Amino acid sequence: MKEGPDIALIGSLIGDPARANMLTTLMTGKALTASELAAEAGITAQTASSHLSKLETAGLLTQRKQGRHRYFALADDEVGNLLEAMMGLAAKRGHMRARTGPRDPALRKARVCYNHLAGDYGVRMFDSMVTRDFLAEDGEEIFLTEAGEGFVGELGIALPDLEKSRRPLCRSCLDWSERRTHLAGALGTGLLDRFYDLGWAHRIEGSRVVSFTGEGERRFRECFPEA
Amino acid sequence: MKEGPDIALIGSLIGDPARANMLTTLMTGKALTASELAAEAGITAQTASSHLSKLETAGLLTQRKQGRHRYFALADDEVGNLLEAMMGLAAKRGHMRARTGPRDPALRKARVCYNHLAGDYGVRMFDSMVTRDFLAEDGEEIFLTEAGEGFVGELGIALPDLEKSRRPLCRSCLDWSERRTHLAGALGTGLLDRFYDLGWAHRIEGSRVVSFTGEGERRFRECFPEA
DNA sequence: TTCATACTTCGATCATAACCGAAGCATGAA
DNA sequence: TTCATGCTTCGGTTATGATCGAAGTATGAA
Repeated sequence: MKEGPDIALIGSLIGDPARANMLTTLMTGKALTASELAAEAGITAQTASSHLSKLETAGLLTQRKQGRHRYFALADDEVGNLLEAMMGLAAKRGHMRARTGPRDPALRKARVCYNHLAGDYGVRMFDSMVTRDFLAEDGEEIFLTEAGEGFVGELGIALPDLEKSRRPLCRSCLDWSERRTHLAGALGTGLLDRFYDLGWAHRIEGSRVVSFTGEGERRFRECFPEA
Repeated sequence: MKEGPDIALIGSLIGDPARANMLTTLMTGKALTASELAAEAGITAQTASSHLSKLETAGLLTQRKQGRHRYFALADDEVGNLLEAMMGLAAKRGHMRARTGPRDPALRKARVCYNHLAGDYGVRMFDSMVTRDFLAEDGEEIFLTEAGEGFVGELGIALPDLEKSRRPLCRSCLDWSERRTHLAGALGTGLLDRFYDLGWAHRIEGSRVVSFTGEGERRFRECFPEA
């Protein structure tokens, strides 16, 4: 009777809270062991094992054996993008999870969105680059202008390397905390990586929070002034 | 313990087969009554009523009362886009629904993807326009070239009207049957609408199939030659 | 070998929610 | 008013699957 792809399968996989927690945790981009994911989701190892095997069978996760550990990660960017899209829709409709923990303010300030910068700082960077005509918008599409090429070059980004990848250079991503656009794509990832290299910021272990140093914060504000 | 948008809620809503069927049916873009959706999903009116109220409460559907009928439609483009993204991922992973009905070949040839043309014809149109430099690709981003502006103008598309809308003019959409890209966005919708106006094609009632007339097919092939 | 750790499989329990029959409530027609 | 239609609410049944304890398998360390 029904034709077409089975979205109910994908939906029900993401629809279980324990699995949704695991997937959200993996949005950090880091591969994690089965036990770590179990702890994160608040379930026992047995239950987690069952969930993880379902997610892997369905092709949402990949698994890498290393000694007696099994590391799990999102299968590819497309899975990450889908999760982002669902977060965007959920946030817009006001479907937030009940308990907002103590990490929440830091998370709203600056966090990783799979592999690029999100939160207040992510939006600020994007706005600043648009205001100074380094980025141009056309609906949902975003391009790096010539001036922008010079700008990221001075920051120490090797554009040719980024353009080699099959990923689009610039992509817009809806920020769930700010409800505004920030920069994703290869350039978004490249910029965040560059901030790490410059020592401006580092990741807080076990969370999506990106913590800026005092000096890093100063340089970041200098580099991306508000309008 | 957990922060952020509740993707599990959205996932579980889409994760029920009956609801997924209803949502997929509404991808045609047409508003349907509760009874029609119940029949489509193969459930009784009572059960459908419960599902529909959940989907409406969550903000995935909108409802319009008209006499004693209640018409349901997808809440907005963002919901449609999410469903498309899930179909793309499901198709790529090989998660297809069991029974492929008799309408399947027609569906693969030409169908509506929420509001634009998909299937073999959708992909062909896209490829043809890229080959002749009417459309330019940059990763996932797509732009209409100057030559392209002339081309769609000759077809009778009023570009300024399309650009007035808040939707992006060109957007890429992954075709689940062809596993290749076709054209979405305001221009994608505009082109399909123009084909209806020109009498080249019409929708088959109660399905996503787009049926071309003999003459329409000839004109379409003329307009979008293969490489 | 022996033991410890990381993970999976099995089996049983239990909560959730999908489902339908029956009854109720609107809306429109006669 | 009376009746028919479209849809919702209520109540009870049933199936699904999330969960964990216990036992089993693989890997590495002593």
